[in-house]
Amino acid sequence: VFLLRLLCKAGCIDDACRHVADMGRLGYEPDISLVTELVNDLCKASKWKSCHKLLTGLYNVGFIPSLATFNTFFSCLCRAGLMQQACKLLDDMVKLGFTLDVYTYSIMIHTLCKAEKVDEAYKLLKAMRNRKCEPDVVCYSTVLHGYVRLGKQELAMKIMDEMRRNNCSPDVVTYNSLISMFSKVGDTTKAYELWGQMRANGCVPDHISYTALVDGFCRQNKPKECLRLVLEMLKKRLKPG
RNA sequence: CGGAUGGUGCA
Repeated sequence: VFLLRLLCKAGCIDDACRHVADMGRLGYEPDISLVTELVNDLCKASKWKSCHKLLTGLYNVGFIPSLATFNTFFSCLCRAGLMQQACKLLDDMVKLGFTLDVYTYSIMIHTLCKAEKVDEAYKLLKAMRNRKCEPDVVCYSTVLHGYVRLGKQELAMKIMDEMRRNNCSPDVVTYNSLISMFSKVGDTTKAYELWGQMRANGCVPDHISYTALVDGFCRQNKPKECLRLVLEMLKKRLKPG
């Protein structure tokens, strides 16, 4: 397994792939995480067919990869815009008896948002609860950011309220989306207000938070604020963009 | 015992 991991890291994906397939044929159970990483690497190289071959090959010798493996493949297909393949995979997953988890849903939500079908994404979010899969902070933040990209500030803030009502605390990514939204439209007051809320809720601003806020002050021509923030950033050893 | 999959900024 260690050797195979090295092969992957060294960029010899195809070799690693062959060896895993061989192991399967010889009756050894391949390491699940390794297979998942392999799937990820194959997809990044756009080798969809190799990926599919690997999985079906393993399946044919009786090894069924984990849900994480399928989620990885699913995510890659969605990102590549290969929706017909992605749907088919989803279908297979269900047929294999997997119960879609919060990761699977977040991938679907993200895909819908990217296609600007944010309302549909929101519907899916609500549907999750009926399917006994509680949306987490990532699902909410994804939809929220979908609205941000469409310039729908009120709806984005609504999602924020909704997640709070459902006992899901916004995290640094959630706040970053909102801060950048207000910064872009020049509302540094609201951006800064959220900045305060973020810290009050125990979230530590990261380099993205700072960049988003600085960007807002820059657009407003407020160099002193910018400077202050950048210095603060350096003190915390965060890299400015 | 670790190890795998989802969301955010500027350019």
